[in-house]
Amino acid sequence: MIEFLIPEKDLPYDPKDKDSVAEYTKLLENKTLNDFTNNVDIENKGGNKGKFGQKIENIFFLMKTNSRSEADFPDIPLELKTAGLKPATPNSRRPNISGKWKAAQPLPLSSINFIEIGNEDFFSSKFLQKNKNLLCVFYEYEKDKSIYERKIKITGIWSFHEIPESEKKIIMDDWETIKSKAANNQAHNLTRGDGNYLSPGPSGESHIYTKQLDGSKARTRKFNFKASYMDAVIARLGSSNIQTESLYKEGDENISLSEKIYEKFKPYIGMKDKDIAISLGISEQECKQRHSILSKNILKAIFGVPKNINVEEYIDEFSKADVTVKTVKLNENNMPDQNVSFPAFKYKEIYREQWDNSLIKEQIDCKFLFVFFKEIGNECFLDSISYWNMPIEDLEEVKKVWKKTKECVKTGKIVKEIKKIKNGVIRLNHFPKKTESRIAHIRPHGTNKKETYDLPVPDILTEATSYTKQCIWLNNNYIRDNIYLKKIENDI
DNA sequence: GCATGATCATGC
DNA sequence: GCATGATCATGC
Repeated sequence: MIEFLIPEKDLPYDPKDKDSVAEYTKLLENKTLNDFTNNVDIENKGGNKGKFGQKIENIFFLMKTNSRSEADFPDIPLELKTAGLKPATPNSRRPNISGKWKAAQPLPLSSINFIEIGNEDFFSSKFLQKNKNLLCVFYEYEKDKSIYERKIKITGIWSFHEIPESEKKIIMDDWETIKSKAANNQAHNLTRGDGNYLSPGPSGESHIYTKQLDGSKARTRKFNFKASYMDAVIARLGSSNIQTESLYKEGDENISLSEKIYEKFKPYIGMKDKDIAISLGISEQECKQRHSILSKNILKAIFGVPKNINVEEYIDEFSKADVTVKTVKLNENNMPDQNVSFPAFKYKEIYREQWDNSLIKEQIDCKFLFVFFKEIGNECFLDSISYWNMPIEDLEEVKKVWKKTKECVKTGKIVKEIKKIKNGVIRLNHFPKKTESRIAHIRPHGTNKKETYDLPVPDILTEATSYTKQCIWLNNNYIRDNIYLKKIENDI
């Protein structure tokens, strides 16, 4: 039972009626809690993270606080969720072309019980019971604002039963992936990348562990909606013009996302790069990234995507699942010609970030669509594709690379040696080398060495306050052994 | 041949 | 101008 601060019949909304609650919640938009109360208690900064939601229940919904485990509005049932928004900026990693706002964080849902989930069925699962209807209150995230000053921007209800069939299917498949790992005593191997929209996010401090089926321990995790999925929810509830198109057509919702992607590429597999260009009606290019341009054009051809739009954002499922498309050219021995690069990191940011919120983790711990071309003699074919995410033990290895990089930046140990060569000098650095990790390394990434980012600590050797832009690179041999060849094994 | 630093072309 | 997705060039 919910207890209210005033008699239930006097409430300004009906707590048993979904539409009434949704309509009443709209009154929060463009307001702060200060607009509803004069009685501001002093906020315990960094304290109870759920406090904002609690205050909305008290002040706005006139509910008493209690610690019941049932839904906030048990008769509907409806669960109140508050979450921060950041402005969508065109150059960010997730620009959210469909809306003005994007999610500041993934949305934490209920905890994952590694022992019980194995016996559950999705439709009667605790996950669905708890999260089938979410009352979303999204506010503008500003670091130093108290909870009473948070500007609420978008509200609305997300209901599992009201989302498109293909979206339900993808969430159900994600839940099944998590269930299957837990049921096979693999809960310790769960990562964010295991989910497309629904992912098993870490919960609590990094040293908090929970028992799994065989008694061994695994990092405590919660179901999360990925921030990329939340971007789409935010756009939808904020009534933005949705500028995306789905890979799915009505009636084919029973196909998994990875199968759907394969289906789209299948007609091109085995074709010569030149013939793909002809069949897509695009002129052949000679630049370095010509095969990447081909991959993106294959995706664009599926929909007739507008020319200047990023396909990773325009394809609905790619944008919600945060898919990165990487095109790799293999030689006859299945070895990628090159290592795989990512956008450069900023020294001032790596200096202050933690692993869990780092750019490098965000770049690596996501879903990848690898498009493999293979060069045999003078000809280059579209060999295969792989929808892939990095396993946890490899992520731990990438974490070491990140940590060492951060250490270099923090201590100002950047330049190792300025070495004379034939036509001038090269500057050797202390960043993690390819020889130090089987997975990834740090190397320059810019138009030229003059393109730099500022250093938070001047370089000890040269006293320079900026340095050539760098990024993380996935080693080509790692790609061959762990992505390309493993995919072949799975096909057999 | 490979690791590492440097750079190129595209497109917004 | 610069971010991005790549390849090139040099020296060991």
